[in-house]
Amino acid sequence: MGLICPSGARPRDRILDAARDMFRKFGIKGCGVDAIAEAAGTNKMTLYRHFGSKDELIAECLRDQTRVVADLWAKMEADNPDPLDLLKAWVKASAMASCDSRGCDLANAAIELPDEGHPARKVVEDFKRAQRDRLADLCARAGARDPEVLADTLSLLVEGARVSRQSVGPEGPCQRFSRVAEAAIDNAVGARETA
Amino acid sequence: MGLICPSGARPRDRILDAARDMFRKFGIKGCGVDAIAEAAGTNKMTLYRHFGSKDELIAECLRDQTRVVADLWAKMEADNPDPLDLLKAWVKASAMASCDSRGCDLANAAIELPDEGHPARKVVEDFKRAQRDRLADLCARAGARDPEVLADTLSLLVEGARVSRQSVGPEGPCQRFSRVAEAAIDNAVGARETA
DNA sequence: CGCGGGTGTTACCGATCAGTAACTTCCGGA
DNA sequence: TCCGGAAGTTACTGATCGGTAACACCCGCG
Repeated sequence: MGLICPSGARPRDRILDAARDMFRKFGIKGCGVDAIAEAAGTNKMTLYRHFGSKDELIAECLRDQTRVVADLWAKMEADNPDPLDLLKAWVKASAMASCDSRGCDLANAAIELPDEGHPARKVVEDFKRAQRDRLADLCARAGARDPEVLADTLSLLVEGARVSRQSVGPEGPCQRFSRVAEAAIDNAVGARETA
Repeated sequence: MGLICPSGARPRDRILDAARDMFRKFGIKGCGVDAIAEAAGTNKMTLYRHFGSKDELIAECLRDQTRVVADLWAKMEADNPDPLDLLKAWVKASAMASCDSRGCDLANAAIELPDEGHPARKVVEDFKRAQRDRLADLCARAGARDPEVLADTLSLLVEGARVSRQSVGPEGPCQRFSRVAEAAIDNAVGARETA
């Protein structure tokens, strides 16, 4: 039928790509390993030889996604030497990512896999924690009055925008994410001398 | 084994309660109708006689949840005649709900059921839209300078708090939801004369 | 040339899935 | 008392699930 991906060279990479796509389209619990293997242009055996189980494949998929985000950060940092510029570039990038109809793969996985012992849960928690700390550090360098509070505010806003996009659609509250986030930044940074 | 619920009288209500509990514990896709019926102290046939399918059971579960929220609103409105008090009471209630380890059932369902045609999706979208409009109306009555923006801000924050609680845990950004939300309200309402 | 590792293929396992049929049992109301 | 509807019970369907065994294949490297 419709095999998606002859792109990547190695089967392992194709499986990872196909799994990411299908998890987004149908949800993690919504697609079986057989369908993933077929979409990757390979078979179930090869999938199980590279990843020991579906749960491990899920975890590895998310780890792969964290690498994508890390690369995006590196690129943004290279393009924006000024911390405040970088912070606003992050807002812009997050707004674009929130236009995506399926939000954050990591957060979605946490919702879809309630079992705290699932290998994917640790990946999600570590990533989200690191992301928030990185944001707090950036807020501090950008001169925010209370960087911790600003970082949490922005974290909540972006997380909310992504989930709101999925439940209400693009016309809902998420369309004002950029505006609200930038206002929060301006408010926190502009008031740095008044404290 | 462990049947959960001899509480409600009618089987229909017991099934609804059991389904809600199990969906929260294991995720919607994570539990089968047989297990739900057993947890409700009944059987699969009775379940299928009341709800035509699992998908319809899911949708009815969420409809039931919207009624719970509506009751909560009615109670809060009765207790808080002043709009600004009501708005802050809503923040308080939302903060407590965000302590819940599994967030908002409606939003979770939207994430777990990517198929736009699923009967549950309409329930979620209608509810979230109505919730935002109600909030915007309340913000206007509370004297916010820009009620639409404040309503969207609060919507994003509460949605973000609930999903963040699930991915990072209770020590993450969600612990500052109350503080940030109240600051947003004070900022929007306090500045109503300056515009 | 031959060898070995990565890959493909097929068939299978037991479990579970959503959903249905046929029959019995119980209870309340007339 | 009897009747009817709601509920319980058992057994079943066909599909799909995650995961595995056995074997054929192909290609690069020595």
